[in-house]
Amino acid sequence: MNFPSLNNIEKVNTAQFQRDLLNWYEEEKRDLPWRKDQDPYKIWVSEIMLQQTRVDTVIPYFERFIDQFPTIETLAEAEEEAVLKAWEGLGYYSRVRNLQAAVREVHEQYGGQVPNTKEEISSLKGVGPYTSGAILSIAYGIAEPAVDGNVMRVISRILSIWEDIAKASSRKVFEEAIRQMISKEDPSSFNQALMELGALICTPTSPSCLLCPVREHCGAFHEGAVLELPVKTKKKNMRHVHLAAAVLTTEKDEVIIQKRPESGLLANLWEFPNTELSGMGNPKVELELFLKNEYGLDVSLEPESFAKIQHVFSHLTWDIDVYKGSIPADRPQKERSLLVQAGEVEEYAFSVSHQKIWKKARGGKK
DNA sequence: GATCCGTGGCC
DNA sequence: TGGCCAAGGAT
Repeated sequence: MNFPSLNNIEKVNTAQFQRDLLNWYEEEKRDLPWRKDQDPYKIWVSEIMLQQTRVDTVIPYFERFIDQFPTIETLAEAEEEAVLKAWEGLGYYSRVRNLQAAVREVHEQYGGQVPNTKEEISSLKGVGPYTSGAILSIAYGIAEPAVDGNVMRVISRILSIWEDIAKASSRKVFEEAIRQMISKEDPSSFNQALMELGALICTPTSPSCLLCPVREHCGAFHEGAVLELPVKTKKKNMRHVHLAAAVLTTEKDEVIIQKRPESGLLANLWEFPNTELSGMGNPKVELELFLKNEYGLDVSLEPESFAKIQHVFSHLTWDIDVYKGSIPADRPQKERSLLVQAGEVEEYAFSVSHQKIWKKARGGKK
């Protein structure tokens, strides 16, 4: 393949670029928990957690997750409920369900050893082109590109590449650049150094070019185009959904919770009974109708909602009116729902929006 | 290729 | 305060 956008790559002194980058990394790299050893499993877990998620957010989750599931075998044999609870609040929950499915495959098909070929590792659920390259290079020292958002930003500036990094097709341009630039002696440090540089120096809006160890190699710096790069088109048609939710309590202080469908948004997480509103009727009436139809409950909800919660996702917004109601203790069972003691609600994995609901329900009641 | 899939921090 | 952003992958 020919890559016209890489016309500047021959201007870079690759050996010197590698030295400048790796020397800086050796000096400045952060002391992160997944850098304590090269255990492929831990590298893998960290890479999944770090997808679209900040390092500072990931650190405590990683520590707890590895404490609880220290090996392939422990995660393979864990209950999904426990795994989701460990991931609660991190978002993109399909990541951890795919991770556990993939770990189980490694446990059963690979004797518990994370595979070290591109083909095998890429076949695992949740392992795409970035993550496969990251594990191969960081855990196994194999010279494969690991092109994430940081790398595209850094390399677009170094090589003055004006491809739109929002397009999936652009990634291969940067992978080819990395194949030509990567250190064959230390691909692990090389890939991590590019990401570290992107996180600490070559940041999106206010890069610290005067502190940059590879400034002299940077096309955008010499052209005064640092703030123009990378090119990244943005699109975001935010959808709004109006919901009504019910916190239903028995005289024994039990509460109804239900488990979300096994695919789609917040799959398999727990939540309070709720329904999407038409936008035309009365929320309370629509919610009572839902509870009658789905739970067989004749609930008289409190007349006014006790909380209105807005929750913003990456691609949609929930506006939730939350009502309280009392129910008899002997209500009939419904599929994927439970009646649990109020004191045990927090043992279940909830999305943040429904954690907000619970917090408000208890805060205002006690 | 476009859309879906979470969350919290930042300015 | 609200839009933008962060170590992507699946469909």
